[in-house]
Amino acid sequence: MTLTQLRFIIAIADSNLNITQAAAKVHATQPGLSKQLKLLEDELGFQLFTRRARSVEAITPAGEKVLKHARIIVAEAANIRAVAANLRRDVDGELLIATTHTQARYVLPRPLAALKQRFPQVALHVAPGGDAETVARHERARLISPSSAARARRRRPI
Amino acid sequence: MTLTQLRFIIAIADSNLNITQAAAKVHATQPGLSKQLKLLEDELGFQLFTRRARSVEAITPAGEKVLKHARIIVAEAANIRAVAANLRRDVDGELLIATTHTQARYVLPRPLAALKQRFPQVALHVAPGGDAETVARHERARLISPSSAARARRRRPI
DNA sequence: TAAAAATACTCCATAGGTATTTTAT
DNA sequence: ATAAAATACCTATGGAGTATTTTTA
Repeated sequence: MTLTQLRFIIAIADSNLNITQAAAKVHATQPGLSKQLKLLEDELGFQLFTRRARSVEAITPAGEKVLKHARIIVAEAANIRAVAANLRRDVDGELLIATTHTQARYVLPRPLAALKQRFPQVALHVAPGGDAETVARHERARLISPSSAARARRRRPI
Repeated sequence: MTLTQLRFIIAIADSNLNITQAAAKVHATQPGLSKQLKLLEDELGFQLFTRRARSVEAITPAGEKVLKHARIIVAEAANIRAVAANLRRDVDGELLIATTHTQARYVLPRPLAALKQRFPQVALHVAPGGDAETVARHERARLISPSSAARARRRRPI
């Protein structure tokens, strides 16, 4: 069992049980996923997905259980990478907080100071305002800057 | 980042920061652990443990965070293997025990509790009754479900 | 035919081992 | 002198790719 195998079966489950499609999603090849799936099934001793001729038909009950755990594992692995990214101060972008005047004045200042301290690269915007105004702002907002999106793409896949 | 690396750093943290000792615990070699630790630290971009000359001194704060997630991951991986182990023992299915009242009351409870503990997926039915009734029940019963029998046939030997 | 999974094969990376070196008790 | 980690080096495994085959719709 490897993290990669778990990522793969999650991708398959999340791609309408289409391995080819799942392979694209995780930037790998269809034979690669087929093989790893088979290896994992061999190791566990049962099928995660039922097959109908040359296609994946459904997730087995056991497969569902495994997938639950797999999702947690992959999420936690992402958390570890997030810890690492934070430490490397490899976090930038913009954060727009549109909120009421009361929150802005009495609640937010302290946590925001901490945030600013920890992620100096994040441009922080606080926009006090009323409800309608607030929603409108959010609708216009780009929460992830083009530069950080570009960097994310450049980065190695999980 | 691999499951093995996470297992290794947990072993180190749980062995008084003694890599040699940790290696024994996970049935691997000291250089193996040293290397994987280094690789993981390189990938994450920071040290998980501080070193003092040729010995491991302490866990870094970042290391503590990583270890928290790592423990969850390893535990969940163990859960997946537990699911597999249970399935391989064919724990799904039904067990019908038709027996006399005396057995049901005085002999069976303890072993059945143990069984229930070990194979929670087994639906357990105890049917106290007289002799004729008992035989009739057994004749109607399917002790092994078709699905689990099929799986057993498909399985490769240990 | 088209589309999808499985299989065959090939190659390169690397996991993990042994042997050795370095360093602090 | 001991014990521990790091380093160097080597080998076998296997991960992931390309090409191909099989199978159904």
